[in-house]
Amino acid sequence: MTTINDIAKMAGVSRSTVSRFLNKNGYVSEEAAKRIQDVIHDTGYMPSQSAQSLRTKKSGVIGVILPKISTETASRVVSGINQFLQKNHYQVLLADTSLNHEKEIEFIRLLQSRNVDGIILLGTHISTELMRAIQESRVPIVVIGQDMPETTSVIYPDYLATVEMIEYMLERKYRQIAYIGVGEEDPAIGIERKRAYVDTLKKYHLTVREQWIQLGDFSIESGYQAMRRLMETSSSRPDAVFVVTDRMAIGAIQYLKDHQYRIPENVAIGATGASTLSKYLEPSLTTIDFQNEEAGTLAAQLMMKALEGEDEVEKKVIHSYRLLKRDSV
Amino acid sequence: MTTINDIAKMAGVSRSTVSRFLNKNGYVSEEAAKRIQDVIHDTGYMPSQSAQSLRTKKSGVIGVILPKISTETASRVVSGINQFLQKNHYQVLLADTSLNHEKEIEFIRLLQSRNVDGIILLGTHISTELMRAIQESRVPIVVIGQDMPETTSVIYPDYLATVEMIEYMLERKYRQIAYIGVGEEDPAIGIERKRAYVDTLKKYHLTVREQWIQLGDFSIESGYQAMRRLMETSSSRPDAVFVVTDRMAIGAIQYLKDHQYRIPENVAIGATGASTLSKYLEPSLTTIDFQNEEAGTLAAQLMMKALEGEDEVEKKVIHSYRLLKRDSV
DNA sequence: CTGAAAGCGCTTACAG
DNA sequence: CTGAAAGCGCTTACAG
Repeated sequence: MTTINDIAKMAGVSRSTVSRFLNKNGYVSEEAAKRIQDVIHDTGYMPSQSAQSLRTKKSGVIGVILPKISTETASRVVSGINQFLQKNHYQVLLADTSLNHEKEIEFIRLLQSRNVDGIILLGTHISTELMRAIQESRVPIVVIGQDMPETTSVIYPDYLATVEMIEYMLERKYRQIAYIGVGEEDPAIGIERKRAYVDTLKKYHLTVREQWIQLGDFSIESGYQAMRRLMETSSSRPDAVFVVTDRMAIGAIQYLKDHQYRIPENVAIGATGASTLSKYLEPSLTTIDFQNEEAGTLAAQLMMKALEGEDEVEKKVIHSYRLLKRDSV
Repeated sequence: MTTINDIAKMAGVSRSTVSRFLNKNGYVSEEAAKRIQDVIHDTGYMPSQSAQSLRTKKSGVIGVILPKISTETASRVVSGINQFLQKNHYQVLLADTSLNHEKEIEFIRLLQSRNVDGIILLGTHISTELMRAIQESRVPIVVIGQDMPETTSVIYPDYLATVEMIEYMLERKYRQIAYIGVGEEDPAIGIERKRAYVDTLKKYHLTVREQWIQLGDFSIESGYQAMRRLMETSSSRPDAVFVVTDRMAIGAIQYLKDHQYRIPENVAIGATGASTLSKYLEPSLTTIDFQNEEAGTLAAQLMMKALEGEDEVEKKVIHSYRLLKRDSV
């Protein structure tokens, strides 16, 4: 393998000079530069990142911790992160927890031993251990999707968007609005969205019924079951349901179709996620678009700022959203 | 940051001993081991990968080059790769070309300078420059999805699966079978699948009509347009269409729905990809499942073998597939 | 069973 | 404008 020493020898200079040339710092005479340039071109030399990294403590790599890469949301976010990072000559090192919370902490440590320059975490929960691991990190950490205290985070407007969805349903004359959510382990989705649902009903003086709040576990099947409970065990049936993810909404819709309910005539469905799927379902799904790819880009941008040592990196950035009004509400 | 020197000092041994302990090679007395163990535990010490990598020329990182991470196929493959790799304590470094062919070659070089131990490439085309870059690589490369000469590859059974799909259509009594494909830049999809389509028609003595072969560019819209050409400009209309990707099939279906054709009564649709979407479309899509996640796992497995220096790493592995018979055919 | 020494490929003051 | 030297944190023969 060609090293800086080979280049130096072939160009007839010292390796300090080659290094200066490479990093464009310090002086290098034009003739020397020319010779070095040529040799590098001929050999296809590329400096060893490990050596550079050992020396400079910078690797040009950002670790990304996520619950599951084969998920539309996650892969979109990573795409956004990656686009921005690549422009800045950084690369992404993947760390997939397979939805295992404890692995997040493990990875925060592991990634540091791999000398990443920073870590972007797609948040799924909040715990004191996780917060501690983040505080103890010697590289900057940006969290996406959870409002982690004391941490630079890109937050989705869960509350606002949900309010708008519920108000849109009210505007469309639905009054019996039910809710399919998830547990509180995921505060952004489990707590914020539910709070928005409850608050909005109250604001318009509608009763909040416990049986109209059903929880699932993000799976399609759990959406199906939640809808079943809503339709079979409630004393009175809802005429609209807000579902906190597109996937669970698919399950819910499946239940309705299996039982000959028409959407939105009998039951309207509003969802969250703006998956590709949502557009091609029948009826097409009214859903909240959190623009995950842009959120990823934004997080990468904050990361770059942090790495450039900017002090005024905002701690909290609320990302935008759009309500995609389609045919299911 | 704690280094091996700190650990050595705190445990009262030399750093050689700590290193031996860490790598479980060479002798370390029980007492020494115990003291080292404790110190490591207390400090949370993790060896610097850059230093290890510089010294041993191994990084524990595999580069994955792909056309677009936010694609269902790619993210599934990466998920499979990652699962297997993580078990073996390797991690994935992402390289997304944004569909830019030239970047594949660039990344093969860049990843090597980052000292990856191997590269897995989700293939999208074949060119002599690319093949040269692969030959010149000093780390093992495994290609997924294209039959790259001289290269360890995991290949999808494009030909076989397409034959089965066409035969299934024939079995279902369709005789006017058209084809929506892509250009030949992607040999696996553009050449193999088309060849299978043509061969099968011939085998059953059916005429192959040029107007019934329409090409798109992987986009939903191009599927729409291809179907339009099939239905509007052909002298006689097909009663079934095989589409080489689910995405283009969605476009094709959209066209049919927009023009009040019924699926499969007027036109049957067979696709490829087994996207999540395909199951929830109406009608649900009959499609070929290439089991991308497993293909990824398989590629990772071959990579591990290559890294362990096994000589008998198979050069070509044809992966399996399933035909998902649903309602669109 | 253990430690001193060399070296992996770089960068960075420093002296000239 | 340029080069010699030190050092980043490891591992690996080698000598004891």
